[in-house]
Amino acid sequence: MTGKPDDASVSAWIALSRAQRVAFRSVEERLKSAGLPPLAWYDALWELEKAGEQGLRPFELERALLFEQYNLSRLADRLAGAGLVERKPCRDDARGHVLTITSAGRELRRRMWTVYSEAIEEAVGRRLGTAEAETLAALLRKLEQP
Amino acid sequence: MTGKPDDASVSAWIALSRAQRVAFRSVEERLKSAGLPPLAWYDALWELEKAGEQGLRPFELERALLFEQYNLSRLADRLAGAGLVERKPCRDDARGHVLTITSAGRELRRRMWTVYSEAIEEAVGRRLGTAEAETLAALLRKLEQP
DNA sequence: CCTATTTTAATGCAATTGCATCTATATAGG
DNA sequence: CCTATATAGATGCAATTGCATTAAAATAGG
Repeated sequence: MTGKPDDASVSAWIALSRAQRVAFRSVEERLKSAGLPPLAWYDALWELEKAGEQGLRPFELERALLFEQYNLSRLADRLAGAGLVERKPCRDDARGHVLTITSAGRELRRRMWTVYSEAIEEAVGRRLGTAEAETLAALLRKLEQP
Repeated sequence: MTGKPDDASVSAWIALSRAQRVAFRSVEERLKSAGLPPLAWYDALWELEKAGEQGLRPFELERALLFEQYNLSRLADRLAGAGLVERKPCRDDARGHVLTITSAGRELRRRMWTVYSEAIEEAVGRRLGTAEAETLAALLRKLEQP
């Protein structure tokens, strides 16, 4: 049995919910009003760009992004459909395949970053000093741990 | 022009995204596996319970919960359909109505809280000390500000 | 080797969300 | 009072998400 949370935990929970909603909404709005696809596309493209030529297996990307399996499967469909990602057969494992970013994908990611980075500055940078942002990041990472 | 975010802001942004996903997923899972409705229902019921007999206008609830207008409209449909909430005509303003919680709604909220509160303890309380949780809440609240 | 289990990925279908729009009432400005 | 604009709320339709299941290949255990 886990027990009841104290008030500070509940406050943090509520603040997490609200802050995330406000911040994400503002970032998504900026992307959309720049005619760009949603955040999830960026995240996937960026992981694939970092992975380089050898790409990533869908299940790896799924874990990196904390996506549900079926959501990743469909996101990959859309990205491939838009020519941003390639699905190559995987010789080690005939069940799966490997995803790699195309040059169109890299190009779009780069364009998205110009908007996305400004949106992060607006949503976070403008509101917190460097030390505060670092503290926040460290505390949030504790919530991800086992 | 807003400028580029520093590394600390980007780290905080990423950590916010991941922490929120992990924490919410775990809480939603607990509710579901206890056969209870999703978080959003709880939040709405709780706001209405706090509002008491006079209830809240949909637009007030929408702002309190940071919901989109159409999402709130449909959530209210579902809550009313489940008998948890009542829609009464509003005499001050014939366009709208007032939402109040029913006793079934209060009862469900109470049952949800037993699960929800344990889930918060598991997602937050167990991972942060009181002082840390307070710091986190304070920093997150800064992200909500104008 | 053979079967049982696990892992990888896709998909049909229902529920929810997002978008755009619509109706009705309220308020402001002349 | 009358028109123009703003606000409250609902809704049709498309896109996305969630759920459950499926198929196929890989791995484990006898």
